[in-house]
Amino acid sequence: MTGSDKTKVSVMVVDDHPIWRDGVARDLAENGFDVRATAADGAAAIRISRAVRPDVVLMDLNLGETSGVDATREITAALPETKVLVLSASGEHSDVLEAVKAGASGYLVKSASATELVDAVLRTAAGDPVFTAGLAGLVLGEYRRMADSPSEGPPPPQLTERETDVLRFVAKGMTARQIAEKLVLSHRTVENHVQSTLRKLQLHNRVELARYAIEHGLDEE
Amino acid sequence: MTGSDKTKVSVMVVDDHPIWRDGVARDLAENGFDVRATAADGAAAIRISRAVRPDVVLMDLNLGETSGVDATREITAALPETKVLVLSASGEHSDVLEAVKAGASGYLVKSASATELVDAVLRTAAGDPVFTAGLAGLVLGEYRRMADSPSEGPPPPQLTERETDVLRFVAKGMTARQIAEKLVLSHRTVENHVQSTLRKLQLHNRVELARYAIEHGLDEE
DNA sequence: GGTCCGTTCAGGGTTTTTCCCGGATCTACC
DNA sequence: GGTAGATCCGGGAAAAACCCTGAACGGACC
Repeated sequence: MTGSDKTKVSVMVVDDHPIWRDGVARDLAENGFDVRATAADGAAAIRISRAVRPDVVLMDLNLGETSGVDATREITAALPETKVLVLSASGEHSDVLEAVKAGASGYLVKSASATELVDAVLRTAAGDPVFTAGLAGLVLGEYRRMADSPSEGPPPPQLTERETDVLRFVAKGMTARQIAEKLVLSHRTVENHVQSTLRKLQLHNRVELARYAIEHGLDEE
Repeated sequence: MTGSDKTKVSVMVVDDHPIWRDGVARDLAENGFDVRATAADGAAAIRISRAVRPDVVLMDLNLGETSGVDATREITAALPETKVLVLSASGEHSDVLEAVKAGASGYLVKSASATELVDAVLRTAAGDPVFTAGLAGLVLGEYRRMADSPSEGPPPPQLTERETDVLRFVAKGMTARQIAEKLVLSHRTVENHVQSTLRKLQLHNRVELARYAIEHGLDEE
């Protein structure tokens, strides 16, 4: 622990919901934590954390602009002394693994009680990895799976902007020609984007693409 | 206002996230509200609200078992004096309309600030409908649209058992041949079931079928 | 300059889907 | 017995999707 105060563990709360954010912040303050800062989005979280260097960052995953995962990656890279404890509404396995890969020291679902939260922050500050029931095993299992294959792992399937555009329309049920018209393209180009997206995501058809898009929120807006 | 206290507006908070629930409850208590009760799920909300008869129920939509919409319906039916103010993370149009149809007096997205929340609860208790920016117009527009068409609605297109079976697999991204093998059928038969399903639901391809299945929960299990 | 990558287009192939049709049971209901 | 619907099978044909390939352009980076 490298808190700049004597006894208190310093904390920063990142969440885009003001009510939640302030509620958690006050909760922690009343339980003896030094709440140094709060932030509403990933960009602010990155910026402010560099300045205040908290012991623990409580990070919501579901932010608006910069994702909580990105912010987690940036923060843990810049501040190795700072631990990031993810607080997310979803217990989605992929979310957990993403967060851990980005450097999170723990993952708590929001259904946790106030006392569980306090306990989790303390343990995180102490260097203990904290995971809500069932998730610890998941991460362990994934770790073992990775350890078996020497230097592998699902490479971050990042789609290009155009591929994301096309994917959104595919998920709506449009054909290549319809999408081509919408984006002012040749339908062959659209088909090519679909192809490379299928390859990158290791999927096999448009229905699976649609499910992927829906599960990852690409489908909204 | 029919609060049984003199000056205070009585409130009940329903949310499955303990931290959020307690945070909001304390917030309201500190702002002069009489927080009579809290509940973690729809069933408890219905039961407890009958006993405490709060002026306003702050209802989260995204509960576990009984949905917030169902709870809203039950509560407004049983307690006409009680107003339900929905507090939801999503600003999804369909969610708003569902909630209003179930009897909600207002709809606030969770990105609202603490002061907005306090103000909204007060106005709800006073009988004012409260909606976050943009949603008021939506409800009005929908109301007008309904008033135009006397007593209509999309007739529930009922699929046969076999069609539902096939649809489930289609929604998983399987091809006709794969489904045929699974169900021990000819792939032509599977294609025929897909065809008749497309006709009945007035859809045009498998992606739209998948979306339909997901939205109607056919996709689970 | 050279290389990489994103974006665009297209040829040429196979497979799958989409759409129309007819025919065969079986069951249920009038 | 007739009729209707659910279930099964199939033919045929056009469209779309899937898969691989090559190629051209511009921007970024070394």
